[in-house]
Amino acid sequence: MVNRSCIIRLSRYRNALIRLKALNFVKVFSENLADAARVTAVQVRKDFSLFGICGNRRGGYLIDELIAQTSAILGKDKVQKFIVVGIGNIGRALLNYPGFRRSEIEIVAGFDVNPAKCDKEALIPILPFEEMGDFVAQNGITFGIISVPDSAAQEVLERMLEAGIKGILNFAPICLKEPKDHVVRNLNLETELENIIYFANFAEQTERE
Amino acid sequence: MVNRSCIIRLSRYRNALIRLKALNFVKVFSENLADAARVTAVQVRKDFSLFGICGNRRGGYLIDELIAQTSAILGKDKVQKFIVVGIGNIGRALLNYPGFRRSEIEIVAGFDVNPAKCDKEALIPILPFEEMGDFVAQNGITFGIISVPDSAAQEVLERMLEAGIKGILNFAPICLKEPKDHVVRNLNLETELENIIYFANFAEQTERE
DNA sequence: CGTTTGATGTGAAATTTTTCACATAAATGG
DNA sequence: CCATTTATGTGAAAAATTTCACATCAAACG
Repeated sequence: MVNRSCIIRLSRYRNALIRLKALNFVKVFSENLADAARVTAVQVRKDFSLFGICGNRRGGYLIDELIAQTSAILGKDKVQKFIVVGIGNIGRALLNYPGFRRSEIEIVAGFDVNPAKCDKEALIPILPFEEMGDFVAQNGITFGIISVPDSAAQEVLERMLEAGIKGILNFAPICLKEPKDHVVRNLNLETELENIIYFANFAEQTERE
Repeated sequence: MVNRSCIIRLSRYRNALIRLKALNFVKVFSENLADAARVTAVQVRKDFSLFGICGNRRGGYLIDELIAQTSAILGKDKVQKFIVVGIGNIGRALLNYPGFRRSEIEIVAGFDVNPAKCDKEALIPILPFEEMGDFVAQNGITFGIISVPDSAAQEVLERMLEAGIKGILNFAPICLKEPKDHVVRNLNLETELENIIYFANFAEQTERE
Protein backbone atom coordinates (compact mmCIF):
# COMPACT_ATOMS: atom_id res chain seq x y z
CA MET A 1 0.00 0.00 0.00
CA VAL A 2 1.29 3.41 -0.98
CA ASN A 3 1.79 5.60 2.06
CA ARG A 4 3.45 8.87 2.85
CA SER A 5 6.92 7.51 3.53
CA CYS A 6 6.77 5.55 0.34
CA ILE A 7 6.27 8.71 -1.72
CA ILE A 8 8.95 10.53 0.25
CA ARG A 9 11.34 7.76 -0.70
CA LEU A 10 10.26 7.84 -4.34
CA SER A 11 10.98 11.54 -4.36
CA ARG A 12 14.43 10.88 -2.94
CA TYR A 13 15.12 8.19 -5.51
CA ARG A 14 14.22 10.65 -8.23
CA ASN A 15 16.51 13.33 -6.86
CA ALA A 16 19.36 10.86 -6.73
CA LEU A 17 18.64 9.71 -10.28
CA ILE A 18 18.80 13.25 -11.57
CA ARG A 19 22.17 13.72 -9.93
CA LEU A 20 23.44 10.43 -11.36
CA LYS A 21 22.22 11.35 -14.83
CA ALA A 22 24.09 14.66 -14.59
CA LEU A 23 27.21 12.55 -13.98
CA ASN A 24 26.47 10.67 -17.22
CA PHE A 25 25.40 7.43 -15.57
CA VAL A 26 23.05 5.36 -17.72
CA LYS A 27 22.23 2.44 -15.44
CA VAL A 28 21.69 2.19 -11.71
CA PHE A 29 21.23 -0.63 -9.20
CA SER A 30 18.82 -0.78 -6.31
CA GLU A 31 21.88 -0.72 -4.06
CA ASN A 32 22.91 2.68 -5.37
CA LEU A 33 19.49 4.21 -4.90
CA ALA A 34 19.27 2.71 -1.46
CA ASP A 35 22.49 4.47 -0.49
CA ALA A 36 21.23 7.75 -1.88
CA ALA A 37 17.93 7.57 -0.03
CA ARG A 38 19.32 6.05 3.16
CA VAL A 39 17.26 2.88 2.96
CA THR A 40 17.92 -0.74 2.07
CA ALA A 41 18.11 -2.14 -1.45
CA VAL A 42 15.16 -4.42 -0.79
CA GLN A 43 13.10 -1.41 0.22
CA VAL A 44 13.88 0.22 -3.11
CA ARG A 45 12.78 -2.85 -5.01
CA LYS A 46 9.66 -3.28 -2.91
CA ASP A 47 8.73 0.34 -3.53
CA PHE A 48 9.24 -0.07 -7.26
CA SER A 49 7.27 -3.28 -7.31
CA LEU A 50 4.41 -1.39 -5.64
CA PHE A 51 4.34 1.03 -8.57
CA GLY A 52 4.89 -1.64 -11.18
CA ILE A 53 8.35 -0.34 -12.01
CA CYS A 54 10.55 -3.09 -13.42
CA GLY A 55 14.26 -3.33 -14.02
CA ASN A 56 16.42 -5.81 -15.90
CA ARG A 57 17.04 -9.02 -14.04
CA ARG A 58 20.72 -8.51 -14.11
CA GLY A 59 21.40 -5.07 -15.48
CA GLY A 60 19.68 -2.97 -12.83
CA TYR A 61 17.54 -0.07 -14.03
CA LEU A 62 17.93 2.38 -16.88
CA ILE A 63 18.17 5.86 -15.40
CA ASP A 64 16.17 7.58 -18.13
CA GLU A 65 13.31 5.13 -17.78
CA LEU A 66 13.33 5.38 -14.02
CA ILE A 67 13.29 9.17 -14.08
CA ALA A 68 10.38 9.10 -16.51
CA GLN A 69 8.42 6.64 -14.40
CA THR A 70 9.02 8.27 -11.02
CA SER A 71 8.35 11.68 -12.55
CA ALA A 72 4.98 10.54 -13.83
CA ILE A 73 4.01 9.16 -10.43
CA LEU A 74 5.08 12.34 -8.66
CA GLY A 75 3.21 14.58 -11.07
CA LYS A 76 6.36 16.07 -12.61
CA ASP A 77 5.00 15.58 -16.11
CA LYS A 78 3.12 18.88 -15.93
CA VAL A 79 3.47 22.20 -14.13
CA GLN A 80 1.85 22.19 -10.69
CA LYS A 81 0.67 25.64 -9.63
CA PHE A 82 0.84 26.78 -6.04
CA ILE A 83 -0.17 29.91 -4.18
CA VAL A 84 1.36 31.10 -0.91
CA VAL A 85 -0.77 32.77 1.75
CA GLY A 86 1.10 34.84 4.31
CA ILE A 87 4.09 36.78 3.05
CA GLY A 88 6.27 36.76 6.17
CA ASN A 89 9.74 35.30 6.38
CA ILE A 90 8.84 31.82 5.25
CA GLY A 91 6.33 32.99 2.65
CA ARG A 92 8.82 35.30 0.99
CA ALA A 93 11.54 32.66 1.04
CA LEU A 94 9.20 30.27 -0.76
CA LEU A 95 8.32 32.84 -3.43
CA ASN A 96 12.01 33.26 -4.21
CA TYR A 97 13.15 29.69 -3.60
CA PRO A 98 15.40 28.82 -6.53
CA GLY A 99 14.94 25.08 -6.01
CA PHE A 100 11.48 25.20 -7.57
CA ARG A 101 12.70 26.70 -10.84
CA ARG A 102 14.20 23.47 -12.13
CA SER A 103 11.23 21.44 -10.91
CA GLU A 104 7.71 21.46 -12.27
CA ILE A 105 6.50 23.36 -9.21
CA GLU A 106 5.48 26.94 -9.90
CA ILE A 107 4.43 29.45 -7.31
CA VAL A 108 2.13 31.75 -9.22
CA ALA A 109 1.03 34.27 -6.57
CA GLY A 110 1.30 35.29 -2.96
CA PHE A 111 -1.46 36.67 -0.75
CA ASP A 112 -1.42 38.76 2.40
CA VAL A 113 -3.93 40.75 4.44
CA ASN A 114 -1.42 43.56 4.85
CA PRO A 115 -1.77 45.94 1.86
CA ALA A 116 1.80 47.16 2.41
CA LYS A 117 3.07 43.71 1.44
CA CYS A 118 1.05 43.55 -1.77
CA ASP A 119 2.64 44.19 -5.14
CA LYS A 120 0.62 43.34 -8.21
CA GLU A 121 3.48 44.17 -10.54
CA ALA A 122 6.05 41.82 -9.06
CA LEU A 123 7.29 38.85 -11.07
CA ILE A 124 5.23 36.71 -8.74
CA PRO A 125 2.42 39.09 -7.78
CA ILE A 126 1.47 39.54 -4.15
CA LEU A 127 -2.23 40.22 -3.91
CA PRO A 128 -4.70 41.13 -1.14
CA PHE A 129 -6.03 38.06 0.65
CA GLU A 130 -9.63 38.95 -0.27
CA GLU A 131 -8.79 38.27 -3.91
CA MET A 132 -7.59 34.74 -3.27
CA GLY A 133 -10.89 32.99 -3.97
CA ASP A 134 -11.34 34.60 -7.38
CA PHE A 135 -7.70 34.11 -8.32
CA VAL A 136 -7.82 30.41 -7.48
CA ALA A 137 -11.02 29.93 -9.45
CA GLN A 138 -9.85 31.91 -12.50
CA ASN A 139 -6.41 30.29 -12.67
CA GLY A 140 -7.38 26.77 -11.74
CA ILE A 141 -5.05 26.53 -8.76
CA THR A 142 -4.99 23.17 -6.98
CA PHE A 143 -2.33 23.70 -4.31
CA GLY A 144 -1.59 26.15 -1.55
CA ILE A 145 0.96 26.88 1.14
CA ILE A 146 -0.03 28.46 4.44
CA SER A 147 2.64 30.57 6.11
CA VAL A 148 0.55 32.81 8.37
CA PRO A 149 0.66 32.97 12.19
CA ASP A 150 -1.13 30.12 13.97
CA SER A 151 -4.12 32.26 14.94
CA ALA A 152 -5.00 32.84 11.27
CA ALA A 153 -4.19 29.39 9.91
CA GLN A 154 -7.55 27.67 10.41
CA GLU A 155 -9.40 30.57 8.75
CA VAL A 156 -7.00 30.57 5.79
CA LEU A 157 -7.40 26.80 5.43
CA GLU A 158 -11.17 27.10 5.25
CA ARG A 159 -11.04 29.85 2.66
CA MET A 160 -8.63 27.79 0.59
CA LEU A 161 -10.94 24.79 0.68
CA GLU A 162 -13.93 26.95 -0.30
CA ALA A 163 -11.90 28.27 -3.21
CA GLY A 164 -11.34 24.70 -4.41
CA ILE A 165 -7.77 24.00 -3.37
CA LYS A 166 -7.10 20.28 -2.90
CA GLY A 167 -3.66 20.08 -1.34
CA ILE A 168 -2.07 22.26 1.31
CA LEU A 169 1.30 22.53 3.04
CA ASN A 170 0.91 24.27 6.38
CA PHE A 171 3.87 25.98 8.04
CA ALA A 172 1.77 27.57 10.79
CA PRO A 173 2.58 26.02 14.17
CA ILE A 174 -0.84 24.44 14.58
CA CYS A 175 -1.95 21.03 13.42
CA LEU A 176 -4.69 21.65 10.88
CA LYS A 177 -7.39 19.12 10.23
CA GLU A 178 -7.34 17.28 6.96
CA PRO A 179 -10.84 17.25 5.48
CA LYS A 180 -12.15 14.38 3.37
CA ASP A 181 -10.75 14.29 -0.17
CA HIS A 182 -8.13 16.90 0.65
CA VAL A 183 -4.52 16.74 1.69
CA VAL A 184 -3.15 18.87 4.48
CA ARG A 185 0.44 18.35 5.53
CA ASN A 186 1.56 20.13 8.69
CA LEU A 187 5.20 21.15 8.78
CA ASN A 188 6.32 22.89 11.93
CA LEU A 189 9.89 24.13 12.01
CA GLU A 190 10.06 24.22 15.79
CA THR A 191 8.82 20.64 15.93
CA GLU A 192 11.51 19.55 13.48
CA LEU A 193 14.19 21.19 15.59
CA GLU A 194 12.78 19.71 18.80
CA ASN A 195 13.09 16.33 17.19
CA ILE A 196 16.75 16.92 16.46
CA ILE A 197 17.37 18.24 19.95
CA TYR A 198 15.75 15.19 21.52
CA PHE A 199 17.62 12.61 19.49
CA ALA A 200 20.93 14.42 19.68
CA ASN A 201 20.65 14.32 23.47
CA PHE A 202 19.64 10.69 23.65
CA ALA A 203 21.15 9.46 20.39
CA GLU A 204 23.66 7.16 22.04
CA GLN A 205 21.15 4.89 23.73
CA THR A 206 18.04 5.24 21.54
CA GLU A 207 17.07 4.20 18.04
CA ARG A 208 15.40 6.46 15.56
CA GLU A 209 12.83 6.65 12.74
CA MET B 1 10.13 2.51 22.00
CA VAL B 2 10.56 6.20 21.40
CA ASN B 3 10.78 6.93 17.69
CA ARG B 4 10.64 9.97 15.50
CA SER B 5 6.85 10.09 15.08
CA CYS B 6 6.47 9.76 18.79
CA ILE B 7 8.50 12.91 19.43
CA ILE B 8 6.70 14.75 16.65
CA ARG B 9 3.43 13.96 18.40
CA LEU B 10 4.82 15.03 21.76
CA SER B 11 5.77 18.32 20.22
CA ARG B 12 2.27 18.73 18.85
CA TYR B 13 0.72 17.93 22.20
CA ARG B 14 2.87 20.59 23.77
CA ASN B 15 1.85 23.19 21.19
CA ALA B 16 -1.79 22.40 21.80
CA LEU B 17 -1.30 22.61 25.56
CA ILE B 18 0.24 26.05 25.29
CA ARG B 19 -2.73 27.24 23.25
CA LEU B 20 -5.15 25.74 25.77
CA LYS B 21 -3.33 27.35 28.67
CA ALA B 22 -3.58 30.73 26.92
CA LEU B 23 -7.35 30.15 26.90
CA ASN B 24 -7.20 29.63 30.70
CA PHE B 25 -7.82 25.90 30.62
CA VAL B 26 -6.41 24.08 33.65
CA LYS B 27 -7.17 20.45 32.83
CA VAL B 28 -7.17 18.49 29.61
CA PHE B 29 -8.23 14.99 28.53
CA SER B 30 -6.41 12.65 26.21
CA GLU B 31 -9.34 13.09 23.84
CA ASN B 32 -8.66 16.83 23.52
CA LEU B 33 -4.97 16.37 22.83
CA ALA B 34 -5.77 13.66 20.33
CA ASP B 35 -7.96 16.09 18.42
CA ALA B 36 -5.27 18.75 18.49
CA ALA B 37 -2.58 16.41 17.21
CA ARG B 38 -4.82 14.48 14.79
CA VAL B 39 -4.32 11.14 16.45
CA THR B 40 -6.41 8.88 18.69
CA ALA B 41 -6.84 9.26 22.43
CA VAL B 42 -5.23 5.86 23.05
CA GLN B 43 -2.21 6.98 21.12
CA VAL B 44 -1.87 10.00 23.39
CA ARG B 45 -2.03 7.83 26.50
CA LYS B 46 0.37 5.26 25.06
CA ASP B 47 2.82 8.02 24.24
CA PHE B 48 2.54 9.43 27.74
CA SER B 49 2.93 6.00 29.28
CA LEU B 50 6.14 5.59 27.28
CA PHE B 51 7.55 8.70 28.96
CA GLY B 52 6.13 7.88 32.37
CA ILE B 53 3.68 10.77 32.25
CA CYS B 54 0.64 10.09 34.45
CA GLY B 55 -2.72 11.76 34.68
CA ASN B 56 -5.55 11.51 37.20
CA ARG B 57 -7.71 8.43 36.77
CA ARG B 58 -10.80 10.47 36.24
CA GLY B 59 -9.74 14.09 36.01
CA GLY B 60 -7.52 13.93 32.95
CA TYR B 61 -4.23 15.81 33.04
CA LEU B 62 -3.21 19.12 34.60
CA ILE B 63 -2.05 21.40 31.82
CA ASP B 64 0.75 23.02 33.81
CA GLU B 65 2.21 19.67 34.77
CA LEU B 66 1.94 18.34 31.24
CA ILE B 67 3.64 21.38 29.76
CA ALA B 68 6.45 21.04 32.29
CA GLN B 69 6.92 17.34 31.58
CA THR B 70 6.74 17.55 27.79
CA SER B 71 8.99 20.60 27.84
CA ALA B 72 11.62 18.74 29.81
CA ILE B 73 11.55 15.82 27.38
CA LEU B 74 11.82 18.13 24.38
CA GLY B 75 14.70 20.08 25.86
CA LYS B 76 12.69 23.27 26.33
CA ASP B 77 14.02 23.70 29.85
CA LYS B 78 17.10 25.45 28.55
CA VAL B 79 18.09 27.54 25.55
CA GLN B 80 19.22 25.44 22.57
CA LYS B 81 21.67 27.26 20.34
CA PHE B 82 21.67 26.81 16.57
CA ILE B 83 23.75 28.14 13.72
CA VAL B 84 22.58 28.44 10.12
CA VAL B 85 24.95 27.78 7.25
CA GLY B 86 23.92 29.22 3.89
CA ILE B 87 22.22 32.59 3.95
CA GLY B 88 19.98 32.29 0.92
CA ASN B 89 16.20 32.53 0.97
CA ILE B 90 15.61 29.79 3.50
CA GLY B 91 18.60 30.68 5.65
CA ARG B 92 17.56 34.30 5.97
CA ALA B 93 13.96 33.35 6.72
CA LEU B 94 15.19 31.12 9.54
CA LEU B 95 17.36 33.88 11.02
CA ASN B 96 14.33 36.15 11.21
CA TYR B 97 11.68 33.53 11.98
CA PRO B 98 9.57 35.00 14.78
CA GLY B 99 8.31 31.58 15.86
CA PHE B 100 11.61 30.80 17.57
CA ARG B 101 11.47 33.89 19.83
CA ARG B 102 8.87 32.44 22.15
CA SER B 103 10.51 29.02 22.15
CA GLU B 104 13.81 28.06 23.71
CA ILE B 105 15.42 27.82 20.29
CA GLU B 106 17.95 30.52 19.57
CA ILE B 107 19.74 31.03 16.30
CA VAL B 108 23.00 32.66 17.34
CA ALA B 109 24.80 33.13 14.03
CA GLY B 110 24.66 32.62 10.30
CA PHE B 111 27.51 31.63 8.01
CA ASP B 112 28.08 32.05 4.30
CA VAL B 113 30.99 31.72 1.89
CA ASN B 114 29.93 34.91 0.14
CA PRO B 115 31.58 37.89 1.91
CA ALA B 116 28.85 40.19 0.58
CA LYS B 117 26.32 38.37 2.73
CA CYS B 118 28.37 38.66 5.92
CA ASP B 119 27.55 41.23 8.56
CA LYS B 120 29.30 40.91 11.91
CA GLU B 121 27.31 43.77 13.40
CA ALA B 122 23.84 42.39 12.75
CA LEU B 123 21.62 41.35 15.65
CA ILE B 124 22.33 37.78 14.59
CA PRO B 125 25.79 38.10 13.03
CA ILE B 126 26.48 36.58 9.65
CA LEU B 127 30.07 35.40 9.50
CA PRO B 128 32.40 33.94 6.87
CA PHE B 129 32.08 30.18 6.60
CA GLU B 130 35.79 29.69 7.45
CA GLU B 131 35.09 30.99 10.95
CA MET B 132 32.41 28.40 11.67
CA GLY B 133 34.65 25.85 13.33
CA ASP B 134 36.09 28.32 15.83
CA PHE B 135 32.71 29.88 16.52
CA VAL B 136 31.12 26.52 17.27
CA ALA B 137 33.96 25.54 19.58
CA GLN B 138 34.07 28.85 21.43
CA ASN B 139 30.33 29.15 21.89
CA GLY B 140 29.56 25.52 22.57
CA ILE B 141 27.08 25.14 19.73
CA THR B 142 25.39 21.74 19.46
CA PHE B 143 22.98 22.24 16.57
CA GLY B 144 23.12 23.43 13.00
CA ILE B 145 20.91 24.04 10.00
CA ILE B 146 22.15 23.54 6.46
CA SER B 147 20.51 25.73 3.82
CA VAL B 148 23.13 25.70 1.08
CA PRO B 149 22.74 24.34 -2.48
CA ASP B 150 22.92 20.55 -2.77
CA SER B 151 26.42 20.57 -4.23
CA ALA B 152 27.83 22.12 -1.03
CA ALA B 153 25.75 20.26 1.52
CA GLN B 154 27.96 17.21 2.09
CA GLU B 155 31.03 19.41 2.60
CA VAL B 156 29.17 21.65 5.06
CA LEU B 157 27.93 18.59 6.95
CA GLU B 158 31.45 17.25 7.35
CA ARG B 159 32.77 20.57 8.59
CA MET B 160 29.93 20.81 11.07
CA LEU B 161 30.68 17.35 12.42
CA GLU B 162 34.38 18.17 12.75
CA ALA B 163 33.43 21.30 14.66
CA GLY B 164 31.50 19.17 17.15
CA ILE B 165 27.89 19.74 16.12
CA LYS B 166 25.61 16.85 17.13
CA GLY B 167 22.29 17.55 15.46
CA ILE B 168 21.57 18.93 12.00
CA LEU B 169 18.51 19.91 10.01
CA ASN B 170 19.30 19.81 6.30
CA PHE B 171 17.23 21.81 3.81
CA ALA B 172 19.52 21.06 0.88
CA PRO B 173 17.79 18.79 -1.65
CA ILE B 174 20.11 15.87 -1.05
CA CYS B 175 19.74 13.11 1.49
CA LEU B 176 22.72 13.42 3.81
CA LYS B 177 24.10 10.47 5.69
CA GLU B 178 23.55 10.34 9.41
CA PRO B 179 26.81 9.39 11.10
CA LYS B 180 26.91 7.38 14.32
CA ASP B 181 26.02 9.35 17.44
CA HIS B 182 24.72 12.25 15.36
CA VAL B 183 21.33 13.27 14.14
CA VAL B 184 20.75 14.46 10.59
CA ARG B 185 17.22 15.18 9.51
CA ASN B 186 16.67 15.84 5.82
CA LEU B 187 13.85 18.21 4.97
CA ASN B 188 13.31 18.81 1.27
CA LEU B 189 10.66 21.35 0.34
CA GLU B 190 10.17 19.96 -3.14
CA THR B 191 9.71 16.48 -1.70
CA GLU B 192 7.05 17.75 0.70
CA LEU B 193 5.18 19.41 -2.15
CA GLU B 194 5.48 16.31 -4.33
CA ASN B 195 3.89 14.37 -1.53
CA ILE B 196 0.95 16.73 -1.45
CA ILE B 197 0.62 16.66 -5.23
CA TYR B 198 0.59 12.87 -5.28
CA PHE B 199 -2.01 12.44 -2.57
CA ALA B 200 -4.21 15.25 -3.80
CA ASN B 201 -4.37 13.53 -7.17
CA PHE B 202 -5.05 10.09 -5.77
CA ALA B 203 -6.62 11.07 -2.45
CA GLU B 204 -10.04 9.69 -3.25
CA GLN B 205 -8.99 6.07 -3.59
CA THR B 206 -5.84 5.88 -1.46
CA GLU B 207 -5.06 6.04 2.24
CA ARG B 208 -2.35 8.16 3.76
CA GLU B 209 0.32 8.33 6.47
C1' DC C 1 25.43 -23.81 -25.63
C1' DG C 2 25.72 -25.15 -20.96
C1' DT C 3 27.26 -23.20 -16.66
C1' DT C 4 28.15 -19.61 -13.63
C1' DT C 5 27.31 -15.20 -11.89
C1' DG C 6 24.75 -11.34 -10.19
C1' DA C 7 20.86 -8.51 -9.82
C1' DT C 8 15.76 -8.29 -9.66
C1' DG C 9 11.19 -9.46 -7.66
C1' DT C 10 8.37 -11.29 -4.14
C1' DG C 11 6.00 -14.54 -0.84
C1' DA C 12 6.85 -15.42 4.04
C1' DA C 13 8.75 -14.08 8.48
C1' DA C 14 9.97 -10.65 11.66
C1' DT C 15 9.47 -6.38 13.53
C1' DT C 16 7.25 -2.16 14.56
C1' DT C 17 3.30 0.57 15.37
C1' DT C 18 -1.44 1.20 16.28
C1' DT C 19 -5.76 -0.20 17.98
C1' DC C 20 -8.73 -2.87 20.95
C1' DA C 21 -10.58 -4.37 25.19
C1' DC C 22 -10.86 -3.97 29.65
C1' DA C 23 -8.98 -3.63 34.46
C1' DT C 24 -8.31 0.19 37.48
C1' DA C 25 -8.89 4.18 40.15
C1' DA C 26 -11.00 8.55 41.37
C1' DA C 27 -14.96 11.43 41.56
C1' DT C 28 -20.10 11.81 41.96
C1' DG C 29 -24.48 11.02 43.79
C1' DG C 30 -28.04 8.74 45.92
C1' DC D 1 -20.70 4.36 52.05
C1' DC D 2 -22.07 1.73 48.23
C1' DA D 3 -23.19 2.02 43.30
C1' DT D 4 -22.31 4.38 39.21
C1' DT D 5 -19.92 6.97 36.13
C1' DT D 6 -15.90 8.30 33.53
C1' DA D 7 -11.27 8.75 32.23
C1' DT D 8 -6.66 6.67 32.61
C1' DG D 9 -3.22 2.90 31.78
C1' DT D 10 -1.82 -1.25 29.61
C1' DG D 11 -1.44 -6.18 28.16
C1' DA D 12 -3.00 -8.49 24.04
C1' DA D 13 -4.54 -8.44 19.27
C1' DA D 14 -4.41 -6.44 14.87
C1' DA D 15 -2.44 -3.94 11.26
C1' DA D 16 1.25 -1.96 8.87
C1' DT D 17 5.92 -1.92 7.51
C1' DT D 18 10.39 -3.77 6.87
C1' DT D 19 13.52 -7.45 6.35
C1' DC D 20 14.71 -12.10 5.00
C1' DA D 21 15.31 -15.84 1.92
C1' DC D 22 15.31 -17.44 -2.23
C1' DA D 23 13.26 -18.32 -6.88
C1' DT D 24 13.96 -16.24 -11.28
C1' DC D 25 15.84 -14.42 -15.09
C1' DA D 26 19.42 -12.39 -18.14
C1' DA D 27 23.99 -11.57 -19.13
C1' DA D 28 28.81 -13.28 -19.37
C1' DC D 29 32.08 -16.61 -20.07
C1' DG D 30 34.29 -20.70 -21.00
